[in-house]
Amino acid sequence: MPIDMKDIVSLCKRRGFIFPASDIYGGLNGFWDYGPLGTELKNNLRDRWWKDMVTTPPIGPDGAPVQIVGLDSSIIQNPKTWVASGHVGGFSDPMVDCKETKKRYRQDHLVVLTAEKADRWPAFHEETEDDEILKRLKKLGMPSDLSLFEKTNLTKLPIEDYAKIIGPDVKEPGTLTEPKEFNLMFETYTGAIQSEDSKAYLRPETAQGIFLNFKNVLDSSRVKVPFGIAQIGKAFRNEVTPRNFIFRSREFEQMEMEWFCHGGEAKMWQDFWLEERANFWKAVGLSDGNIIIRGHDADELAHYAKEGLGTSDIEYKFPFTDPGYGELEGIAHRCDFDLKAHEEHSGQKLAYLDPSRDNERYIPHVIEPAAGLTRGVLALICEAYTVDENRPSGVYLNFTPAMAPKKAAILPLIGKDEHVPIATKLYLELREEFPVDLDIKQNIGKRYARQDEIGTPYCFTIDNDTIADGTVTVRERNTMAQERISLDKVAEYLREKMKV
RNA sequence: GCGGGCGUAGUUCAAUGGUAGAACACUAGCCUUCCAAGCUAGUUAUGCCGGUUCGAUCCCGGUCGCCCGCUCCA
Repeated sequence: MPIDMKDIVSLCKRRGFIFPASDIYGGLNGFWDYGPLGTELKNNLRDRWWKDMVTTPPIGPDGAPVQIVGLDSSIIQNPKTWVASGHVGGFSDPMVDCKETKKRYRQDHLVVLTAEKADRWPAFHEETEDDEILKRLKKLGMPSDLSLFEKTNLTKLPIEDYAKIIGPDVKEPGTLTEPKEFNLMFETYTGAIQSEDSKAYLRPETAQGIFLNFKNVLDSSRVKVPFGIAQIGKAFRNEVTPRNFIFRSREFEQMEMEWFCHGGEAKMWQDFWLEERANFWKAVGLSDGNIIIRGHDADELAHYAKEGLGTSDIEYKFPFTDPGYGELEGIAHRCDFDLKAHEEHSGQKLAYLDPSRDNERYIPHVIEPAAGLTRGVLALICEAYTVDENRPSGVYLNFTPAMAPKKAAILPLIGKDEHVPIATKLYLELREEFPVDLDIKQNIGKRYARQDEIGTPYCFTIDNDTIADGTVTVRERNTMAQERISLDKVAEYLREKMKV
């Protein structure tokens, strides 16, 4: 039975994983807030990534651990950053829409045949051949004589003239909308006075902050190429169409690592990181069958990856993409595009002097595993969501113990007996090490059901036997099976399970 | 951005041009020695703005949000 996203969205809200942002004002398209449990879940995924990248990075192909250092750069950088990176300019072209055909044109790609006396001015794509223009003039019942008209680029015409313009694919004038700016970057202003000079941008990717600090890290951290710089943080894109819950939102969180290496070794490192990253997603609980690795076709490559080895995605089969897949992480070969661009625009030397290669001086190539943290959270939730009509809750979240927001619940079997003090003591002890819940109210079945719904893997129940022989019941979420273990072994038991 | 659908409690759903109901959740109490989310009670809703009307949750317009398709997606 296919999972309905509606059920997941409502569970997320009902249990405090994810809320619509500014909910009491009716929400805001493309923004979401993480509730108490969603925050724990996101932090768990984030911390695991940081550990795998920075604290205990993998063993490299040569048998030695690779070197990766962390960074936390500013969300707002000098706006020249985004000129150099290609984000300003590339996607800020004004577009006009045709109200009739719903087609969209770049304003500067259209030329208009203007004439003082005419009240209908046909527009054409700038590359349209003259003989085709003549044909169309005939169809429109206009004199087929180009000398009567002047070719004017649409950008040169005032908006008042648009009423006279006949769009490239229609017969009547007045269907073109006024030009709209189409920039995916959020704009803001630094300082209290707003002007063009103080315009700045919220970063559309965390990567550039890493490139900006390449030299600083190199000069301060005793790293040698090949090495990596890792960063986790918010990024912002004014998506045309935010869709699919938190999958495409306008504010999201990335986990990016830029791996700097010699151009000749780029292929080896891209293969290496692709495998490492796929293993990561499996380790946090995504099943083999729901993950796919897909190479980008040439025509979908980003501007920075046009040359070189291209990009491979790690994709997940979300309920809303099924039977297809949605991107979770891209492992791109960014070549030396970014450092070179920043060298040109900043005038700073960013080449690396490599003593291990006879002091060869070169701009390192970059392999970039760039993952969506918030997309990862969604994948974890979708993967964990399990319908089970044989249990009171009807559904449970099958998180791995390591990812689960709550690792265990401590439940006194009877709420007002001497079970409560023992449970409280255990709770106080366990919470030093793990996020755990103490739940006293209502009968035991309700409490198990509640924990199932938020994906708590273990419940420890204190009963009369605990008083008699110092044992507690462990109830396992997926199987609902119970076993008894010694009260003083509970912490160790949990510690053991967290490793899985 | 376009087209279509939908907005009633925390969630899932009822109903009505004139007092808005239920289930579950939540809170309190009871009961309970392990799935009994059992019993009792209680809190909580017509997205927002405007129009028509004596009266609008219902009809109309706008707006915001969600879903589906297209478009877009550095």
